[in-house]
Amino acid sequence: MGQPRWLSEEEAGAWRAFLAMRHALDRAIDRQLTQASGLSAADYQLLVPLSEAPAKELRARDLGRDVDWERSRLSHQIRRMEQRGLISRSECPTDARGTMIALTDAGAAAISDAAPPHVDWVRENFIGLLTPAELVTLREISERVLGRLVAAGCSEAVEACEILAGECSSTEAGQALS
Amino acid sequence: MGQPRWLSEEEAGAWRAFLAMRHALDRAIDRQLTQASGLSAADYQLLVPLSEAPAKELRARDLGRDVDWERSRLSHQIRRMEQRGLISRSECPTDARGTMIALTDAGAAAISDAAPPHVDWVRENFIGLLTPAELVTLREISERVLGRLVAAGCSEAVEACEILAGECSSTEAGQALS
DNA sequence: TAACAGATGATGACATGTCAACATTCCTTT
DNA sequence: AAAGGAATGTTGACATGTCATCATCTGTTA
Repeated sequence: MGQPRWLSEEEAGAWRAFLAMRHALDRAIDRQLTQASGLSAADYQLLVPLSEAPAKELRARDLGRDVDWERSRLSHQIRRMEQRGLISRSECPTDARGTMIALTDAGAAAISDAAPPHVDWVRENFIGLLTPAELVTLREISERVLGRLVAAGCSEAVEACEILAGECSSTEAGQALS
Repeated sequence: MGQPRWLSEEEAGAWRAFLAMRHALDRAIDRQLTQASGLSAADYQLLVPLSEAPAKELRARDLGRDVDWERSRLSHQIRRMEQRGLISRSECPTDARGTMIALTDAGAAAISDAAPPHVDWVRENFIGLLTPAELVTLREISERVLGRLVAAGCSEAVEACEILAGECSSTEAGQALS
């Protein structure tokens, strides 16, 4: 052990503050969404790429890549959202293994209603509190850590990196994926 | 609406990168803990303050304040950890409503084993990737956002702020609460 | 003291997330 | 064409987290 084993006071303080902020932010986002629109954060995350898709429809595989979720997690969430009428499932015409996930009218209405207040909330309680320089730093930190996790073998994060490298969404809902 | 409604490209990019990093980091931390020690992140979070407590024992109320958890979440987790022999419950001698949570020998051994590799992991995959200036910025950002969430009425975050204001833990496990 | 609000912890119902299977289908290689 | 491996989606078991509710107890107030 050539390097010091413990975290310095600055390191520990930053780590603790980050963890506490992350925890509080998660909960606050979920509450804002639920109370304002009846959608969970998980619902919102899936509805955004679906609402941006050409025919309001995506193959489950592609939807999963968009949001960087595991297959089983996606499958469970799809089943629950289908039961609530937000999305519908159909067979994939080009691959018998596939499943097409389509936004229902109710789902489209839900995401349209939910997105503006959510974006406003994110601006007011997070993005708007950071200076332009801090925004740059946050992005650099995030991408560096993400890159490290990929290098360390967390394969799921590969997709997230690819998504970050792509162009940003121009739709309202896509501006704050929660 | 005097201000622009949408997020700028810089804002959206930082927000997306942050969300993706948070997601990947959460999963990676949980896997590292589980694989290295058999403890979940939830287990670890509760075992740290217990291992630091004077008699390896805390009242459930105080434990909940330490980690900033809701009562029901804490109660469920305590029940699960008791079933696995990591902690034990007894009556509080000074308040008949209370429950004392004590670390068992198995629990003490588990946290002792889990903490060093966890701290190493956090240093290697997060803290160590940031410059001193970035660490300061991260802490400032986190505390500012946390303060905003408190002001907005997220009462749970009040405790987190008080914890951040207090002195940092000097124990090994406490250096990386996960 | 009696009443009552607040604090504390537990519980059941439910939503979410992970893991280990499994069945089906596709694709490459022989 | 046949075989074998990879991809895709689903499911069941289980762990985790939230909410509403309940029972009990404490402390305060009339």
